Amino acid sequence: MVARRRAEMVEETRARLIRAARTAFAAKGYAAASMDDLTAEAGLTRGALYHNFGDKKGLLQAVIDQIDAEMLARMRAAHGQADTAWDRFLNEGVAYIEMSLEPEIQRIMLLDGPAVLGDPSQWPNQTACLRTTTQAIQRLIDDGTVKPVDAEAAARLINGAALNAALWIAAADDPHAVLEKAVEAFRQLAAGLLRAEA
Amino acid sequence: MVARRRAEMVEETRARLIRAARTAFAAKGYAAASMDDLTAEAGLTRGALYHNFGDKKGLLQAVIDQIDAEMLARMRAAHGQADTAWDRFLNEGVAYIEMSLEPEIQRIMLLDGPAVLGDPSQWPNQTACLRTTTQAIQRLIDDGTVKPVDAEAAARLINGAALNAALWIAAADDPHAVLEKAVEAFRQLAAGLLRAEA
DNA sequence: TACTCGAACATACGCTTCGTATGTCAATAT
DNA sequence: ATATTGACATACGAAGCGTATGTTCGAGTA
Repeated sequence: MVARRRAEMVEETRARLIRAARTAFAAKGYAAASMDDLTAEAGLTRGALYHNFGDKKGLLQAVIDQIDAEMLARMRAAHGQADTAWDRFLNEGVAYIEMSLEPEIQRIMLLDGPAVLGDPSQWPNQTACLRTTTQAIQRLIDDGTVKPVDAEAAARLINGAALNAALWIAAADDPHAVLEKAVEAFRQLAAGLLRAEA
Repeated sequence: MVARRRAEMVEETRARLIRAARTAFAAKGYAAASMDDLTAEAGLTRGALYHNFGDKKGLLQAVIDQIDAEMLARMRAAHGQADTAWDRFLNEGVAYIEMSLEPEIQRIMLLDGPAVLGDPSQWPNQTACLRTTTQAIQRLIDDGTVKPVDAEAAARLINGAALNAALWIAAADDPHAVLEKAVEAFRQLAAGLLRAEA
């Protein structure tokens, strides 16, 4: 335990701050989360925070980067067992909707993130999952499955639809029932991109 | 000018506060807008604010209600000259996208509103334009134009798609060109709801 | 090994801002 | 005419953010 590398200790403090921030931001929201409480929860003070992340927004950015990476991994894992490329694409969308049901992702990624840092497409990380969706659509266009629309535009619309679905579901009295309806509508809507009808 | 009714004066102070809040919230964002500055701009003090609106969130709510009413009126006006009910529906969506390009609507309705007050569907006003979209889809389902999906689910997805399109466009270098692409993709996507292909 | 230096973090301070508590004035009711 | 209440201003306290200023400890060097 003793005599650890300097870099290791820095990484650990950063990790502890990010972890505390994730729970605090998710529970109280970005604005209501106190930096004093947050850092104390991590066994540190605000000094560590401003040294490592610059300011409160910097910490939020770090939290978002971490969550975004996790979401990307889960989306990758979601489209493994489908037959066609189109089904894999749909599975990604459904996975996104389901992930967005988690309060942590809702609050941080969908509500506070855009409000504090601006449009997600302008974030340094450029939201990996959005990039993934764009690439998937582009491949589907190339192989003739999807109409020749602008891939990024389609990805943006699909993404927004899934996002709003998630917000709707999360606020519903019976999230499970609403989830079914939303997923069904999502499949129908997405079918508008298909070149031919089934 | 003299001896106006009490109620008139109250209405005017409320209107002046809301107007000042609209510009301040749109320019600096909700969090960065100072109540002192805002009320001073309106020729008043914070006393008037807390008396009329309870707190800062109450003022935001009042601002949102006003903007929402305006958006509803503009959506109604947008679908006047189309032939079919479906085209009128599409026009509504396009109108929504175009409205969302305005910084005031972007910042207040799409970014800060949900972050501060939570999911729009839970707002007291229940976002009139969302209700309108739901009703329009329901009518299209009833007359056989649209597949029998859940109307509210479809409205939510369509709304989210349009919303994200607007965010994307507003942040783009060339908003006009991106708008075209987004509208085209929106039409294609929405066509997924149609019962038969054209 | 002793010394220096700088990174990593803690502490202290000032400034801003929100919400409330209190005060004031005018209009209305009796 | 006076009491009362609504509408707003002023005063106050508390909390939070960012920065400026320490303080400690590891790492490089001779």
